[in-house]
Amino acid sequence: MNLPPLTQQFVMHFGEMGGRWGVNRTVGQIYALLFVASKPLNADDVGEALAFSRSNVSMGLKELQSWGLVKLIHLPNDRREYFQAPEDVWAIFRTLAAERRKREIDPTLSMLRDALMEQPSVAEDIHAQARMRQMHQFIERMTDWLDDVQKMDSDTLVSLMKMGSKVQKLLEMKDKMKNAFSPAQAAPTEF
Amino acid sequence: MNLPPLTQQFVMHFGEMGGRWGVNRTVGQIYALLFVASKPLNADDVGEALAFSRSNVSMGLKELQSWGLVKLIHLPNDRREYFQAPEDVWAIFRTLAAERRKREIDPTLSMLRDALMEQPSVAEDIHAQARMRQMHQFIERMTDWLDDVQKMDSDTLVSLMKMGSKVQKLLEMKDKMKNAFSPAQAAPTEF
DNA sequence: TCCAATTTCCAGAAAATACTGAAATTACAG
DNA sequence: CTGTAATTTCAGTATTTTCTGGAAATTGGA
Repeated sequence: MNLPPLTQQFVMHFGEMGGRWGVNRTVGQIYALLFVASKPLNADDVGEALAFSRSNVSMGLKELQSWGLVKLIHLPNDRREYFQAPEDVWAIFRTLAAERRKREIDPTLSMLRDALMEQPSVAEDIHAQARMRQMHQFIERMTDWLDDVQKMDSDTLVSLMKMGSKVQKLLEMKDKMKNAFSPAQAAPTEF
Repeated sequence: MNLPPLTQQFVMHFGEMGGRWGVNRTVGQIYALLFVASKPLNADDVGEALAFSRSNVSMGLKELQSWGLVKLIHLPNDRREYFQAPEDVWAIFRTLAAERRKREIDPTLSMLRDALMEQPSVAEDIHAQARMRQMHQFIERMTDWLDDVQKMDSDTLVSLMKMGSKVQKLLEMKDKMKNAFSPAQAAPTEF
């Protein structure tokens, strides 16, 4: 491997972190390389740059494609496949969030749904099912909200994030206005 | 292992998912068991329920403690340590979010900061550093926002989540009001 | 259709991770 | 203190995962 220093640092770090992010070292490094590359790379480029076997690169790229984290590109007069990481970090984040949800949350949600359909037969299971209901409710609320957020465009999200906890103020303001029009029902915040 | 059916289902699922969540099967199962248990369990209870060696249970519980996912409890007239998963699913989520951030994001943020301090020496590295700057900016904005959100209480968050994408409407409303008072500067949403 | 370039699959080697039992350490009651 | 119960550590073993090289399959062009 013979990469310029900053790139090398970055690639190595992603390799080490890969494990914590649910991919192996190879996949982490390949993604890092593509992310900082100024032009699309083919599998041989990647293999040479990182000193991985050709097949390992192939597997890694396939995995990255399954995550939707790399674009496949064809250059004119070149049969080989070139790969590129999407540029927009917001878009990357959305992809990542969606994919992690699919892999880490959805199966659990489905298992919980099944478990909640059943009739507990032992005292212990009655309590267990109640706990599962709590978890299910929470996750469902969370994912519904994520669905909503996914629909917003990046600018709106940036605004929201810039506001940070000031959202709270905005909520209070909204409540006041609502009450100004119908002061009778001083209800909690809810649409 | 001899658990009632629903509990068993739940425990097994968490074991399988453990890998995807950055813990091993043992840890996933132990947590699941504690989560649905109606009373605190000691290490022997856990080991017996899941058919793990005593030392394996010890390691698993230690790991769960390092995640802040279990409480250590002492019962009167019993020297043994009992463990319990906190009940409030919101609190659990916060703990999880904070811990994952510490493990998955913070190290990268720190690496990026270092890389941005350096002077790129090759053309390739100039581009690479620019990409790292994009990533750094994004992550920093994200984590700052998370800091803010962590400060909010669960009720406020629930309100926000119930609103979902209607927040967008609220933002637009705020803009209108702002412009009503100072129509000259029809600025983008920003505090 | 055939050829050559390219990619994917697969079996086994290498590496990393998880798990166990025994020994060591700690905590505590008497 | 002493003895015992409880917990943790650790070295070795088992299991799982990753990685490689070669073989097979696929693809695009002649």
